[in-house]
Amino acid sequence: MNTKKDQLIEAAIDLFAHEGFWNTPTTRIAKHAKVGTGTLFHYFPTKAALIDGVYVQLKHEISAYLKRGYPETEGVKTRLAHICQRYVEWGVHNSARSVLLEQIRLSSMVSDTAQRQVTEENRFIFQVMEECFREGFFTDIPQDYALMVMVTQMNTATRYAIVQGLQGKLLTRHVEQSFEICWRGLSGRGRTT
Amino acid sequence: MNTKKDQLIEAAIDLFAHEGFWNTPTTRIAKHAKVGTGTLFHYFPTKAALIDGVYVQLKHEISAYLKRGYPETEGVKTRLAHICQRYVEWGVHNSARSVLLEQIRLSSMVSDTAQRQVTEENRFIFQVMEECFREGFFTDIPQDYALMVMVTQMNTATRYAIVQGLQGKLLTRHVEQSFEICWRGLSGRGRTT
DNA sequence: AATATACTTGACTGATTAGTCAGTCTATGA
DNA sequence: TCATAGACTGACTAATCAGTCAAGTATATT
Repeated sequence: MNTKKDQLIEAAIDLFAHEGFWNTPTTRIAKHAKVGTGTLFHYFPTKAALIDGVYVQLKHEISAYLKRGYPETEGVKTRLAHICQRYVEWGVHNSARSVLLEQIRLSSMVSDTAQRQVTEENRFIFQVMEECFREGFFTDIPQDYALMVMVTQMNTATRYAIVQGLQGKLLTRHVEQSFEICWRGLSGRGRTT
Repeated sequence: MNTKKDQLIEAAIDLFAHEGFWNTPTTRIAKHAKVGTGTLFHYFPTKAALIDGVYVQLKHEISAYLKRGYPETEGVKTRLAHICQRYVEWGVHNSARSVLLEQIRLSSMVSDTAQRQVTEENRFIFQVMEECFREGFFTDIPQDYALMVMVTQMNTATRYAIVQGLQGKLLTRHVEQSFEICWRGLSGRGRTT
């Protein structure tokens, strides 16, 4: 039904990821999507709206990837570790997309509605985080900050894994270690000096 | 002597920080610097070169800020904590600049020579990190990765502080806590389960 | 004073771009 | 069969932009 729209988003991701979105003209996107230029503006009134659409799509892809094989019944730490493991894996297997996502996020091009939509979709992550606090694993730190710390740490883990070309068992081990660093940092209370 | 060049970089930072560098035409930069368009291209052969210059300048400013009051004679942890404290402080007091810096870094517009120049200037940070390993504080983790973790964590601390409007004692406390999270994560060896 | 060198200027250009528009095609349904 | 809606098209346009250039000015050198 909305194939044309999907084609456009897919084409935009493809080109944006390799050229950056300011260097990719709308005409080339339309051509790459095998669609008229007018069609692009039929679905997305401005180029900014298209970028917004791309952002939502990428976030959606990640979200779906995180949820596959999610161990509902396990303890918080196992569930959080699963999320991190899948998050980094996605980034490594879709490195161009994950870089693009970061660029869009930093560009302040994302509309409030898109942001809200994305936040909604990832509510389950907030909930896991909440549990960590309820069960007393994390304390002495604002909850939203703990989440930020976790996310950026996993982004860093992703970048490093990509640069080093980690995969398979080595990648799994790397993420485990990164997760431990984060968990230990957030949960530990004693001085280490 | 190079006042015109400096004016141009300063104007570029000003405009880039508020509009993003893809939305800021060279003519406006020149005008804002009170200089002819030709002068811009006399000092920077392309717009990309100007962005490069901005990047180096910003990194230079941070570097200088980090070095002021640097406690040479103290232990590694104190010195590393000082660097983090100053780093976040700079970001909070120059939020537009620090966002811009992050955008440039992610845009892959930075030339190799500029990157090398910047790395050189920050060698002392690498050295502190090295000491942390030599003295056995950090282990079981690649040294370059430890540095990445530290830097991104401090970026996160900065973003959070800006959003929350932290300053003075509260800001200091926030950075101390963020540093502890990082240090504990990187240095601890025991399981916390 | 004459010459050379480096700096400075802004009008100009060729290329490019986001977005428009006048109209075609396709599907539904009465 | 005809009518209406709206998906779809791509040539076109008005505007913008990076970068050039010919000419001018300031400074240094002989």
